[in-house]
Amino acid sequence: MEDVAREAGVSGQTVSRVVNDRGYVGAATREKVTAAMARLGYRPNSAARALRSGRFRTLGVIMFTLAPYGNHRTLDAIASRATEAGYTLTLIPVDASNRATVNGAFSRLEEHAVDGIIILIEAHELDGSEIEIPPGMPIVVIDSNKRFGHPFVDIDQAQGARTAVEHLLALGHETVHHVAGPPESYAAERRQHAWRAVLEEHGLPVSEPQPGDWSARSGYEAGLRLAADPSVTAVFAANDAMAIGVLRAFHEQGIAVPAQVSVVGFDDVPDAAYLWPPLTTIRQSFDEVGRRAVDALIAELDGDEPIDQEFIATELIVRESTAKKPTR
Amino acid sequence: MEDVAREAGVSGQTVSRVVNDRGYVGAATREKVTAAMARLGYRPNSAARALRSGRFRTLGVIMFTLAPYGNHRTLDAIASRATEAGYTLTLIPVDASNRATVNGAFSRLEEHAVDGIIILIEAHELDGSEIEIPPGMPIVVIDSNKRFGHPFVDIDQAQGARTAVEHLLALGHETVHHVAGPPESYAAERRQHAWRAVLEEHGLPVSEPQPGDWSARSGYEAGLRLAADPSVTAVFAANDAMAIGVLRAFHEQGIAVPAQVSVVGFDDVPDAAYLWPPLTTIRQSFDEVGRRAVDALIAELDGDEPIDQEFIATELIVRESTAKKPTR
DNA sequence: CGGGGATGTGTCAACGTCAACATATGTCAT
DNA sequence: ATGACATATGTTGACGTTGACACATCCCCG
Repeated sequence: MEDVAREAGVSGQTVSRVVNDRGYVGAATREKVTAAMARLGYRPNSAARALRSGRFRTLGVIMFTLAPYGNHRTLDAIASRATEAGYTLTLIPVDASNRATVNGAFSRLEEHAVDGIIILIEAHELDGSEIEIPPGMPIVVIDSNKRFGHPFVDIDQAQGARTAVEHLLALGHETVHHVAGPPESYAAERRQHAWRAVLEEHGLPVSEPQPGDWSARSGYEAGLRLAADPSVTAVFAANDAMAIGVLRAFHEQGIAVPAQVSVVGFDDVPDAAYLWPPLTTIRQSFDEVGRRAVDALIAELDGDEPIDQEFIATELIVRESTAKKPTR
Repeated sequence: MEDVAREAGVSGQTVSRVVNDRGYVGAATREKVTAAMARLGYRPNSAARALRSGRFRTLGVIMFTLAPYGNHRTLDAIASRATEAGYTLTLIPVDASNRATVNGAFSRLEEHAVDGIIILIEAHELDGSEIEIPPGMPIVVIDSNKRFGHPFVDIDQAQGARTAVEHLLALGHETVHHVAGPPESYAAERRQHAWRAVLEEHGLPVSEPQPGDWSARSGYEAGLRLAADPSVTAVFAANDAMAIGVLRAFHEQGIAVPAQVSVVGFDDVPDAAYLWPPLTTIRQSFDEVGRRAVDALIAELDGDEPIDQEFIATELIVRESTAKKPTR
């Protein structure tokens, strides 16, 4: 900066003013400084800036893994929005297998330069643990609930699951079987809860949900069990990967979808429309989730009225894996 | 730090020595300082550190989107490895539609605090553009070729594609049709090139490759065209998503896989094993790619002998979408 | 035509850390 | 006993930036 100042024949402070577009600077002076900056290839040093200002213009994201469709889609959206808002993103992966690591992640985040944190973790994982959140560190959680004590943004899981089940019911099915997500996920819990609630409201029998873990493998295994029960005509899987597994199990057992059994997923992964049969599913707006999470966090940073919680609506996408209840 | 020093009755420098485990510190003193740090909840300020040392212990990743399977898997691996090595990751998404943005991304990266950059972009996109890479900034590219002038790490695309095609040939197919990836991808280019080379080596007819763009939709459209040609008995799709589309097209047209046509993909996405039929594909070790890229970059940072290029081997996973050539 | 405000620019100090240097004590081989 | 060297701790200054403050002009209004 000093070099630029010398080159332009002004003081360092004036250079700073030009760079930050703050305060009064004469047009001619601004010109000179801009030219000098270009000539010297000057770039402000962010470390010094952060040191001086105490703000990093950086958001941290804590996550276990990018593998689930929702996670990387959400991260993508967070990244876009953060960039748009002039923030950089710092990624801190934590090892899901070890609870203690979560603390490590927070510590490191604090050590590193972030102004706020977005937590992209099945929040159950956090509940019990004695996480040391840096005091005063703004936080927004994705996939959480009130208990965690931080603002959160999430898909409206209940509404999505409800829509899926009601769609099947409207097709005349006498009940809907469920392939559930893992118990440590609030999303899974909420979807299961809504599924049960809809059936109960209609006075319909509620079968034991099939346990799953989001993976196609677990869906396949659940599908094999469901295939063995001839009374099954409608299945709501808590995500698309498990629905894919269910589809395979039915194919393998010679059960036609949707002729004999209807299947609904949740996510609307890009391939869902190109499965055989194309999968009816619940589309989630991960873009919206990511965007809102960033906005909420930045609002908190700026001292604006913080949001408390926010639910993003879902949309039923009807494809060819669902049909009127057949006589099986 | 001053507070800690006072609390422990030592100088700031001694605190620094304890924190960094550098130089001589008496056991008793170390004890006192550690205790004081814990009591006061002291964390070193990374901005000041970076300002002082000129290093940020941060790696930047430039990418367009996380959507393709390989990208988020690789990013996941990069993140793990970087964390392991004590580096933080900074994410800079760029808008693929606008070439100019790429420059913006680099600028911002330079402004921000990174010691080196991993480029996770279809490198063709970069080739022509007048990208201003900060002079002296260490770079590692994933998915590139020599032309780009930087070290790179990549899947051994040629070997993978070759294996896929040879597998089909070994099953007795008289030629193999190809659904190609988009022209701006080196990966796609190399897979196509290897496919062609194998056929030519065997003196077999080479059909026009079907254009695709990695999406299941493009695979579906290509599949529809292939389905119309009764001479087609073997298809090599340049990725799994397109293979999924091909599978759907064949199902829809009443062509049995693998009874009438064999299909091979590339990626081994998690769901590939649970498609119907389970997909024969080429497994890529994204973990390895991410790991090597980080290692290469850190080596460069440390002034070690830089790598030039590195290819990661792939593995053929035979499932049920391929079978001996039938009489169709 | 005097003074108050808007405009334009410079000086200085401080953010938290650590390398370099200075100092001090103790140990050991000669 | 003497110096050479290892061990242990403190002092100082600089990294690059910007907020606070000071000091000029200049213009407009009463």
